[in-house]
Amino acid sequence: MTLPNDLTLSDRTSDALTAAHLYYMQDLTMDAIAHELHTSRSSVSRLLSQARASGLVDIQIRSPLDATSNLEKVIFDRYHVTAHVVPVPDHASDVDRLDRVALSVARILGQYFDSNMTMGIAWGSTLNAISRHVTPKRTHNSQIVQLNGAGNMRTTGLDYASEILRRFGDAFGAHVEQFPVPAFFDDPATRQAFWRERGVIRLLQMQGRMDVALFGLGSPFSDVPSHVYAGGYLESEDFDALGRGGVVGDVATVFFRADGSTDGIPLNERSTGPDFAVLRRAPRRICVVSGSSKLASLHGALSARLITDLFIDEGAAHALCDGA
Amino acid sequence: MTLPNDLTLSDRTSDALTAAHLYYMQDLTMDAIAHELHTSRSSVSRLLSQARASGLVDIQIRSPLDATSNLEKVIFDRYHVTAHVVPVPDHASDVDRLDRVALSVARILGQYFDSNMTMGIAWGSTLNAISRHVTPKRTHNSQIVQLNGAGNMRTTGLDYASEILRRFGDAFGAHVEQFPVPAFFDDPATRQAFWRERGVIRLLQMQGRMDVALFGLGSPFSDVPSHVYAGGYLESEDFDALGRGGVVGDVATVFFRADGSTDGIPLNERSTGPDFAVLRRAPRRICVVSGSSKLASLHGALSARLITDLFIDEGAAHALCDGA
DNA sequence: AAGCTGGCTGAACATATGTGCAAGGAGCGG
DNA sequence: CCGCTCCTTGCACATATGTTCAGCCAGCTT
Repeated sequence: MTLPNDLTLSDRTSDALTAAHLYYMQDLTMDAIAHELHTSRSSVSRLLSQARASGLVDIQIRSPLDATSNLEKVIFDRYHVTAHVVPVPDHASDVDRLDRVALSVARILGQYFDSNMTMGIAWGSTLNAISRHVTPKRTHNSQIVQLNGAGNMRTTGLDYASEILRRFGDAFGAHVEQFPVPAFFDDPATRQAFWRERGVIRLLQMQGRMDVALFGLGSPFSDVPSHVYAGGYLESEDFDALGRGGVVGDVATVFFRADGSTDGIPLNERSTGPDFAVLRRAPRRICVVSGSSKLASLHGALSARLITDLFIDEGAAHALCDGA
Repeated sequence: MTLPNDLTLSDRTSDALTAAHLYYMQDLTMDAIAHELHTSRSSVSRLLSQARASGLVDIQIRSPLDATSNLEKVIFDRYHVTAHVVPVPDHASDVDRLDRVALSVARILGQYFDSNMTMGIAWGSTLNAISRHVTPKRTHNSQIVQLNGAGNMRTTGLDYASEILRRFGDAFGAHVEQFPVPAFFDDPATRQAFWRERGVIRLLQMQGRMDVALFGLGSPFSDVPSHVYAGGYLESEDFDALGRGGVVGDVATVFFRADGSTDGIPLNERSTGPDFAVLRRAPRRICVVSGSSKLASLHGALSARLITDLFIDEGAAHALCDGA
C-alpha cells in the first residue's frame, strides 16, 4: 500500500479511475470494489457516477448497421451528409425529443472536438439543451467561439448565451470567446462600422478558422417557433418581411430560403451571424434537429450545404426521407 | 454456427443496438426501454448483455494519469515499454491475478488489432485465459497466426492450441493459421527439414509480417511453473540443461537468459517458436504477465527487447520497480 | 399429427445499484 | 476554542438490474 500523493491527480479522481477499471474492465461488483478500496459500497457508486460524468469512462456504440442506419444511409445517399438518427418513441413530446437528441449529441461531441481545435457555437434552445449535458473531455489550446450575438432591446443576451458557451468551455477546458453584440443591429451601417473594430475582426478571423461548427436550426413559421422568434429579437415588420422573402429558416440568425439562398434578405444585413461562406469553411458542420416542424428549415440548410453531420430524431428523419 | 449478418441485420441485433443507444446514450432505464421496444424488462436486460458481450458497446477508460500511472511512468522511463498496470488486491491468488489481467487485456485488445492486420499468438495458460474473454470486433482481411507448435509426445496439442486460436479468430472474424507441429522436435535436423517445406515457409513468412504479437512468459524455475514446463513437453535432461545454461524464461518456447541472449541454448535449435529477430520485426509486441514469480523471466524478456506493450498486475509491477 | 428439441419469453425472485439523510470531520473566521 | 459552513461518509431504504424457471412456439423427425 503506497500512499505517495503525487502532484498530478487528486486521490478522489485516482480512486474513481481505479474503481472504473475494476468495474468496467474486470466486472467486479461495487461491493467487491468497495472492499478493495477500503470504503463503502455507496461511495463506490458515487465514484463511478463521477467517473462517468467527468468523462473518465467513455462509452461508445459501435454501429455496424443498425435499425436507424437504414435511414442514415438513405440520408447520406440523398444529401451527402453523415446522419446520426436518434431513436425516440413516436409518442414523445417535442421537449422530449429535443432533450434526447441533445443528450446523444452531448455524449458524442468529444469525438469531434480535440486539442488545438476551434469550435464555433450558436445559441438557442437546442444548443442550450446540449450544453447542459456535454461530457467533459480534457483538451489543450482549444477554443470555443460564439457564432452570433445574442443581445436584443431588453437584454444584452450575455447571461443566456455566455452560460451556454461557458458550459462547453468548462467541459473541454477550452478558451471561450464571447461575441458581445446584439443578435441584430438596428442599422446595417452600425454593423459595418463594428466589423471594422479590431476586437471584432479578431473574432471574425477566429470564426474563419473553425474546425467544427455546432448549431441548431431556426424555423420561423412552424408551430413551435424557435428561441429567436419568440425572444423579442424581431419586430413584427421584420417577421412580415421574412415571410414575403420566402425565408424558411435560419442558422445562427442568418436567414435562408428553401433553395438555400441568402441574398436579398434585408435582415441578414443587420444580423451578426457568420456569412454562410465563412461557415462552410469549417470542415465539420454539425447540425442538430429535433421535431418535424423544422423540416422546411432543414431542407433549406441542406440546399445551402451548411451541414456535414446531422443529428436528428427518428421521427424527423423518417419525415425527411418520406417527404422528398 | 453460421454468421449470416451481411446486408440485413437480424432483428435481435438491431434491437440490441437500439437498446444500447437508449441505455448508454440516453440514460433511459431498462423499464422504459422495454416499453419502447414492446417487450419485457428482462429481455432488455438480456439484449444489453448481448450488446456488451458482442462488442456492440465499447467501454473505454480514458486514463489521464491514474493511480497506476505512476508505476506505468516508472516502467516506461526505465524500460522504454508502454505498461498497463492492472489493479489487483494484494491478497489475490495467482489464479485470480491471471484472470483479472487476462480480462483487462481481452477488453482492450481490440484497440490494437484492426482490419488488414496479422497478429501472432502464442499459447499457454495466459493466452488461454485471455482467449476466453476477448471482446469481439469485426475486422476484414485480418489474420491470426500461431507462433509456435504445441504438440508433444502424448498429444498433437491441436485441441488445446487450436481452441485458443479459434477463439481469437472468432472474435475478430480473422482467418486463423495454425501451426501443426510439436513444440519441440526431437532432432534439430528434422526442424531444418521441415522449415524447407513450402507450407511452413508460408507460415513463417506470415510471422515475419506480423503487426501485433501477443504472448505470455514462461518461467521454468519459479514456484508456479508454466504450461510448457508442466505439460510433458520437456524431458528432465532438457530441464537440467536449461538450468546449466542460465535460462530464466521463454517466449513461445524460445528460451533466453537474464541478459536476453538466446545463443548456445541447445533446446532452441529444436524449438518451433520464432527467432527473436523475427519477433522483434512486429511493431507491437504485447506481453502479458501476472504474478511476481515471473519477474526473472520478465527481466530477461525486457533485456531482449521483446516487449513494446506490457500488461502486468499491480503486485508484479511494484516488484518490478522496487526490485531493480 | 404427435412428439421432440432448442431457443425465446415474461413473471417472480435474488442481487446489485442509487439516494436521502443524519452524523462526523476539516477548514476558517470570529 | 467556539461555532459556522461545506463536504464527505455509511446506513437504510428505494429502485433498478440480473437470473431462474416454467411455459410457449417454431421447426424438425417419426
